[in-house]
Amino acid sequence: MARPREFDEATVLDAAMQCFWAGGFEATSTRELAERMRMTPASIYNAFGDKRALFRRALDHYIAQTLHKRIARVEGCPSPGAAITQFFSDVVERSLDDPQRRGCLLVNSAVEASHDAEMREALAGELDQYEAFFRRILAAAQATGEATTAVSAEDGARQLLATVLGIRVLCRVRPDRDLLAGAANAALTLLGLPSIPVAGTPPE
Amino acid sequence: MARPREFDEATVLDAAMQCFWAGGFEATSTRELAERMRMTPASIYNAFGDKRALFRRALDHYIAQTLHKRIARVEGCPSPGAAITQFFSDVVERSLDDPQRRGCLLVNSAVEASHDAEMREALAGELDQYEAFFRRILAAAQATGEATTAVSAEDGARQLLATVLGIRVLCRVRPDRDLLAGAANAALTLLGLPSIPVAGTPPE
DNA sequence: CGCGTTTTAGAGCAGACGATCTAAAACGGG
DNA sequence: CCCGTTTTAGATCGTCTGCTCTAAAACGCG
Repeated sequence: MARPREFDEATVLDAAMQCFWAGGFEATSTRELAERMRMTPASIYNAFGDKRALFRRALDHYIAQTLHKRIARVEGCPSPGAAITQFFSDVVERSLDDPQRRGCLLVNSAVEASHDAEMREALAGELDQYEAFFRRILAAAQATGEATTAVSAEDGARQLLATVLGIRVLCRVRPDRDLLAGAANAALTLLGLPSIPVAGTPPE
Repeated sequence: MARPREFDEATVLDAAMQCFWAGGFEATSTRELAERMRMTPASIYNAFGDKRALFRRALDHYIAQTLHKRIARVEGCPSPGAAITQFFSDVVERSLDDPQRRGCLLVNSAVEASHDAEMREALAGELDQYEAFFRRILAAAQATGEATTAVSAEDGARQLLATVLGIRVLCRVRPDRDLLAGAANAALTLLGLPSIPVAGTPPE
């Protein structure tokens, strides 16, 4: 009944995500976004509202695309302990593979955009999901005897969460395998779980 | 031989640090800085060069003022193990005490300013010092039998570093004592070190 | 084929940005 | 007591910011 849109939403959201991921919210201009999304400013504002709303959509896109898929991927591991190890291996490889050292958009946003109450709640909710994932899978690993019960699944999960976030901070300034894998492996070893490879090329 | 400066450098650097700490580099304008530093733009540019150089000076000020002093403070603890625990207790209290949830300027800068090569090297050097501190004190705690030797002092230190950074990310969006102290305590417990208090008011 | 509706394109809005300019002001040395 | 030097103050530079405006374009419906 009206003129149809010329853009694919997932495609332009992906482009916007790339911009925000590489540059952060403040440092990314609407002109940069327009160019990378291959849309005019008017179309962007018509479709998404304003820059902040676009950012939220791009962040949601990132979370669904990157985080949720990574969690889903390791759920299929043979044992819960192996899943935790695989998760960290994934994070370390991802951190080292990116020549731009963009880290994790969720972490970057948590640091940059936490003054925005609405954004902060969305980020907190996502971190909650992360924590719940670790808690569930760590409890399972404790039940099978893979993981130590020296700490509760609750605190162990919080520790794993902090470690992932810390690795994602470190990789932005010191993308060094020994450093990132060492941090992950100390946590894994102390929990009684298998380590991720350190020397030579990544597994795969 | 010339007109003397009307400002005290430490004072205005402190004001600049507060601005950047609360808002980040990009989101802090030179007008904001001028107002908080009680200087005119011309004086700021005459004294510090440009906004970026001022930021570096403010970051150095933060590191000397906050980080180095915190490390120095715990060096006087009765045992190396107690020093590690005290350090984490300090970080958690600091994180929860700030109603603005500004986190750590070093972490914030690592995430926001890592695209600037010169800044990145400065940040990496500072993180190195952090890691070295943890390595040294953890090795000492292992030597006294306080800490486990299940992981090397190198990897254990990397793990502690990642945990601190992770806590500093978490406190920006979820300043919750159970979460932050839980993450710290799991790491401490698994290393064989004393925990930090969780329930009720802080020790002190 | 108009008609109503939505999306395009591209110019352009007011304001904020980082940075600088011109002078006046405030010193110490000769 | 003027001179050389540095720091002040305040206006202002050109540019970029997020965002919006006016039209033209592209559809489905009657």
